[in-house]
Amino acid sequence: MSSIREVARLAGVSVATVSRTLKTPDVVSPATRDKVLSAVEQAGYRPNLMAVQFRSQRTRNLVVLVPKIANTFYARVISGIQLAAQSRGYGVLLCNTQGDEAVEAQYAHLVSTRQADGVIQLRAYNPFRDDRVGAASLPMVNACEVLDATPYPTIKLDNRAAAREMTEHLVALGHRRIAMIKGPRRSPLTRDRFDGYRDALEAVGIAFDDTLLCPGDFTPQSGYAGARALVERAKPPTAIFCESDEMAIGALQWLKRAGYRVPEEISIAGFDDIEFASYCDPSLTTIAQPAEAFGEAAIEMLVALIEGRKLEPLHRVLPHRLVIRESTAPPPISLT
Amino acid sequence: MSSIREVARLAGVSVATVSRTLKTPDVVSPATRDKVLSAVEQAGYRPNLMAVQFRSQRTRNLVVLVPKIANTFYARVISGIQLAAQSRGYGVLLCNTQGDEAVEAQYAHLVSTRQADGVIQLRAYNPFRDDRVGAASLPMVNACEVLDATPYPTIKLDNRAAAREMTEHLVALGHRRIAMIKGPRRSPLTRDRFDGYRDALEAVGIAFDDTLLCPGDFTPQSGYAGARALVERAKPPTAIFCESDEMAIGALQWLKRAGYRVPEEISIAGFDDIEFASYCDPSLTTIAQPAEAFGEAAIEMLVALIEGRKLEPLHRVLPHRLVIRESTAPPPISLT
DNA sequence: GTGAAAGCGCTAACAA
DNA sequence: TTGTTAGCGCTTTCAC
Repeated sequence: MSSIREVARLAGVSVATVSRTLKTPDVVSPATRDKVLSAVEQAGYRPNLMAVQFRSQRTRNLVVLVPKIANTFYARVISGIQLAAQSRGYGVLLCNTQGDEAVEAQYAHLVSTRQADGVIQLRAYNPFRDDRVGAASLPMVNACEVLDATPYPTIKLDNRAAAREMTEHLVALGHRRIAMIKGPRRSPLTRDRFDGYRDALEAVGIAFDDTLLCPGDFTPQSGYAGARALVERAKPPTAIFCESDEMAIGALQWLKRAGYRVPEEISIAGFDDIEFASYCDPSLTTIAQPAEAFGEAAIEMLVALIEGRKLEPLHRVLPHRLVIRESTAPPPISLT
Repeated sequence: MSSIREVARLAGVSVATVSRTLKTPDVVSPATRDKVLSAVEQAGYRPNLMAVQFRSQRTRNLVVLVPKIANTFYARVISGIQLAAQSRGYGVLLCNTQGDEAVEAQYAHLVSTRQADGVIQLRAYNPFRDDRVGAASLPMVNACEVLDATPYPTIKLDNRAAAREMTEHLVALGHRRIAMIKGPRRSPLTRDRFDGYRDALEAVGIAFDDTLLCPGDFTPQSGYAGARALVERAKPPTAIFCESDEMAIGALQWLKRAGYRVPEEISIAGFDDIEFASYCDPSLTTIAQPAEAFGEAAIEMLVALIEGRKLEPLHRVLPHRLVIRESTAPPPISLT
């Protein structure tokens, strides 16, 4: 591992000239440039970026805090992030946090310890909460699931409007007993989607029935258990709106195991439009989110923050789209 | 962002004492230690790890090259990696490469530029191939999909034996026309699994029929297209063995769309045992791999390499397990 | 256009 | 036990 000094010796120039040749080639004479470049080649020189970053106090690395890296929705967001970061000359450090706040704080420290220039947080939690440095003094952007009141820039979906649309779709099909399998209690996503569901019911005068509510945690397992619980109610639903596709797929699985026909006997709706949503049977009616655009927007805003440019607007809302597939249909005639 | 100097000033000691208090607290007097620690607290001091790493020439960061982060199999490997790395005091930098060799080389450079201490490569490719530094001089471990002849340590499954077992399972059910949807042509995984499939057929004297072979790329889309192509053959198969669960799920989807009953009319088998394998309908017969153990073993070997300990053995093989679920059954009687 | 030299924040050898 | 000091590899003035 040869150093810049070795290259300088080989080329018969000073280390400053080597550095200049590499950083600002147009400022050295062509003859020197050639000498230096062939010395670089000969020595197999690779600059020690630890030293470069240390010296320039910039790493050009960005940290991304991902709750669940295996989730195909997040995978698409990440893909958007990587593309956008790369085109701006930044590297991406992916951190799989499983929503563990200690892990998030630890990785966020990559920024406070200057191993990275900024953070993209995909969950509604401030990983710098216990840090001594003042809020919002460290470059961070909060996307997808965002904090309610935060000094950090945010990018989100209008979850309330999206859930309202999905519920309206079910109502339009003729459903009156529409259940909801919710996400984690503390998630703003859950609250907003639930609010949208209620909005839609209220708008058409369907009385809210809390026996049609079921807790979940966005996993297929919780959808599986939730479907069973809902169907065993005294007055079971004719449609189940799950706050995530993974839960919807779990619910679908239980219903089919239990001998129910979907959507003839009961409709299922999801949220996210993950890849398997179109590969399950029946394919899933869901809400599509512009996942890659989340990533692109997050990077754009974070880089602006890091490079000291003004951010306008500070909070962005991205568009959603209702995707109607096979899992939703009118309720059985006997039940309308 | 206060520096060690600021803390030293506040505590009325030298910077060396501050450094000692933080690194080797037992070597400073309790009184000084208290003074320093409260100064650290007061200043909100966080050591500049860029400087620490630069100075000590060690980052305690490890790079993991992941072909597809959204794949739940890799997600489990990563989970094993993270746990094992954390317990040894190393951080993990996840890199989603999509199998792009340029991207892999770029991230591998985090090591040759000393931003990380070692690499775990989950694909059969040497990201240092074009590097000037000699092969195997940089700490790297190759796991899951491994290079054939390589100076780097490897950890893999006995893919050939696993595929043979799966094929034997299908043969035992009575199948004679067993198709295979293969993975990417260049992957050693594909070659080994195909060899195992042939081994099993040969062992029971079933003539090999290359019209029962179909190319794929591990995605659901290629499984979907592959199932259609195979069923439209002059002599269609009674069972399809897919080299990945994602392809099996795609195949399942096409068959159901086309009105085939699985497994009554045609059996489907996968490979990997991803999460959705037990959530699709019918649930998928597949080969389970000890994903977390791959991660654990990779870290153990990489850390040994970095810390200059001897590695024994250099190449490890982890155990697989045939998981029989609902998607495989005897062929229709008319066809036996 | 090029070189000499300072210094980024920290650790570790050596001295006191 | 603590302080002084050199120096990790590089970039960037400031002279020349």
